[in-house]
Amino acid sequence: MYDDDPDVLYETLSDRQKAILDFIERFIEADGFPPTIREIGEACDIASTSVVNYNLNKLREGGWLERTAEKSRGIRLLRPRHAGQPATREVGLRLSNALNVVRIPKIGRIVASAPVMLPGSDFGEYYDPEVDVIEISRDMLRGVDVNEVYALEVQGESMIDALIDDGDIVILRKQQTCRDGELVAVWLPERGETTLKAFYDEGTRIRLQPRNPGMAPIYVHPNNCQIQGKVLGVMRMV
Amino acid sequence: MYDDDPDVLYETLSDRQKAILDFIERFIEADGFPPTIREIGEACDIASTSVVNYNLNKLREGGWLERTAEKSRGIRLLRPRHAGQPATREVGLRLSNALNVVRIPKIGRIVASAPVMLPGSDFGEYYDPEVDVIEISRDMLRGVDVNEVYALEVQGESMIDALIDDGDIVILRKQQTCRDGELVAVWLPERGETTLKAFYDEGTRIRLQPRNPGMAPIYVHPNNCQIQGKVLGVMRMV
DNA sequence: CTTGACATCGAACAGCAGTTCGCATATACT
DNA sequence: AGTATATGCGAACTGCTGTTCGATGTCAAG
Repeated sequence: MYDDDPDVLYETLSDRQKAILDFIERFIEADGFPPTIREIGEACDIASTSVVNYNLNKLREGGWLERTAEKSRGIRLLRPRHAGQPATREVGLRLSNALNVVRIPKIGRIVASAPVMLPGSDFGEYYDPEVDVIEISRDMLRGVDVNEVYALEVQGESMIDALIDDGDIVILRKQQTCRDGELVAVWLPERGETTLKAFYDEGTRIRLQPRNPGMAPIYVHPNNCQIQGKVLGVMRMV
Repeated sequence: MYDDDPDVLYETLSDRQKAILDFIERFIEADGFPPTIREIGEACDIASTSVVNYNLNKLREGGWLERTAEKSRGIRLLRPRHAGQPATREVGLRLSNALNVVRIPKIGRIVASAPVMLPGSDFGEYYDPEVDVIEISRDMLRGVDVNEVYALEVQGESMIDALIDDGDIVILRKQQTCRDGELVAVWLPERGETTLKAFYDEGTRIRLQPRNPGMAPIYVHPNNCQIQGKVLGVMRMV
């Protein structure tokens, strides 16, 4: 009776229901909270809120989502729409593969002073013109949580031997620890700057090693060295 | 100089603000969407919605969360309350415009045993399922026609001084000519292979220069050297 | 004591949001 | 044709939600 292949199940939905499901997923990923009935209606060209409500209940009956009655934005997505994904019902994992492309914020330049403090972004669908956003394929992250990823533009040639040049975009994952030799962005409170270096814990001090034979390492006290993220990748357009 | 330790920063918050932050996190985890101002107030024993609003704005100024103005449940948490995290403010991921993403085929490995065959003039709508597809932002191409772009995975370290390592993905534009010194993929009929080198026209011969001091250039007759594409960029995930 | 910054409270307002209901349309089946 | 089912529309209702404003209390600095 029931085919358990998510792809097949997904195809049994009406175009409208697919559009609703897709929109909800994109909306949650973009805004961090679920849309209202009317927001869904506008996005999917549905004139009446009752029709959105009707289709949401259909999707609920089909197990695609949950609703909290009489609460605004009370929608939770329950399972992926395409095959090859875990049919988990856990909260928090439901955003994967909304699109195969993720946007990560480029929050400043490294080795330039502190990363730029960004103004509040209450603009809804509009991008803050001062903030670069770079798009990469989700596959490139190889499972790393998108929300932990950000990007920096490299300034200087201190990591030239690690094949990271001035102007390159480095993609980082937020983390507070690392192993010796890994490339990390570190915040140095004493200097008021963030820098990209190879990290070595020498017990009483931290050695931050440039990957450039002409440059000397920086030594800092562990209390004055806060790891901000580890380098996941590099991008360069010549 | 201010202390940037988030644990310390967290301790500077008032008890009320800590309670609010904790409640929001628990609420989102439990219900899948953020709470309203009044829900926060009830949970944290705050009599007036304006007080909740006031403290939420304080938390926003401190970089703990983001708010979408005039939208119900428009709260996004930005960073955990404990353990060292970068004190940088994130940008919320915005509604994705899939049209800004282009798919380019990764058609093989360069400097590999098997010769690389380029697809026809248009890669078309279909992609061979065995061919990897790389998705990048259209912006990265800076105006170059998408249909002329493809990608190759680099094998070998012959371009190490050009900051291109084994395993990197190079993005190329199809073209048959180039200027001296540019990095190009060239098809060498005599050798039956495609290689990535710096191109120099020396009149009677073509010099294909590795960017690796330990490797000698390749000299070929102009008739046995067919330029396939010019390097536009490099991507690497470590 | 006065001042000002900070935090809180209560109340009100305008618009938002989920729900419900009557009615219309389309399709499949009898 | 007639009926049942599924889907869609518009309107209205009621409660919810973010915002704003004036007033009050606290406390440290001048």
